[in-house]
Amino acid sequence: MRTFEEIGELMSGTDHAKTHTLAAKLDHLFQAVHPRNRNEFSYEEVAEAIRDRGGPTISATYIWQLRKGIRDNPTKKHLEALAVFFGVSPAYFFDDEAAARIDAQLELLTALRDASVRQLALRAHGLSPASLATLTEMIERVRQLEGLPENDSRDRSRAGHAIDEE
Amino acid sequence: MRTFEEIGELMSGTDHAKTHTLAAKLDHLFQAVHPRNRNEFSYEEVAEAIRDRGGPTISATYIWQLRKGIRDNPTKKHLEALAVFFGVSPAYFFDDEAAARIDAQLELLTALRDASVRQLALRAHGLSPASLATLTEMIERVRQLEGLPENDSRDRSRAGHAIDEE
DNA sequence: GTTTTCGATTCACCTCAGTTGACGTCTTTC
DNA sequence: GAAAGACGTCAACTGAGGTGAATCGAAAAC
Repeated sequence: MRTFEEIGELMSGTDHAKTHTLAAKLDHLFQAVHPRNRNEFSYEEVAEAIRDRGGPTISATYIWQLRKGIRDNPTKKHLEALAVFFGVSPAYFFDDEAAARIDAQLELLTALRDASVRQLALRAHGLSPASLATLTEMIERVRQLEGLPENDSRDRSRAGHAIDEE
Repeated sequence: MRTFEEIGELMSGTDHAKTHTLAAKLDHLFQAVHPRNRNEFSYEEVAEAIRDRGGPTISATYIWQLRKGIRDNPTKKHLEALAVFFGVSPAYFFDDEAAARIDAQLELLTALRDASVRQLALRAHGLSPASLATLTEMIERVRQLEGLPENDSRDRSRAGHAIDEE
């Protein structure tokens, strides 16, 4: 009964299996996409925002169920609405390759929410490639020291989504 | 109550409005995607093929309803299954930009189902750009004479879907 | 310490996505 | 030309998708 999803994964190259459930993806969006200085959106906020923008009605409870994996298999309209709200393509919920690409963008945006990281990025602009490489290397060492995960070298694409109101 | 779809269309650039319903897209897939020497797939065939490949159960009647526009708003699993069956990305049913791109590919594949067109394409290979341009121009004239629609210059991308069993 | 507020969770309920089965029509075959 | 088969269409029904109101918990406000 899983064969179809397997085909999808084969076609998109990746096959990390369990991480790519609807629930996991929605959860990721909640964590990655929210205004600066704020915690995640509440379910009620999301539901209300979708309704107010002229989207279909959707209950906070239902969004919670989707995130927890209690319900998977939402309808086209609800998928569309959630995708628009979080500023991603609906393909995010289907294609794992697209999801990975979009995740990379979201990661960058999340990082840039941190004021000091943003500052650092701005100051780094204009440095020679050699200097940048050295600095990157140094950062990697510090990350090791601080016990942070290693760079898994995802691709870096242009960001397309305004994450908040400055 | 249409605002959300409008947003989608704004984001994807196109706004041909009514042609881009789920029904229209499914209908287009039926017409564009089917084996050589054969008419369209029957609803029962599609339903059966999806079930046999390990997809979710889906009734022929329901596929018919979707195509006729009696039902829109199918669930994620059914959208996925239909997309896989017709060899397109699920994004086809959401994003109109993606739909247009995929349509161009399908158009090419449909054209190549015609044996003589395929023959013509093979013979054209290797000709100088100038000759090709002249020939294209000539074809365009003949199309006018035969009352066929003009070239609306869509983009031409790589084909990704095997349309039949040669 | 009590009250209030706000959000996550639970659960009973209802709507509509999706199925079933019957019917009409058009071929095909004997 | 009647019987059989294949397919599209239709309408009534079923159950999963989705909702609303009540409950629980934690943190803030009094």
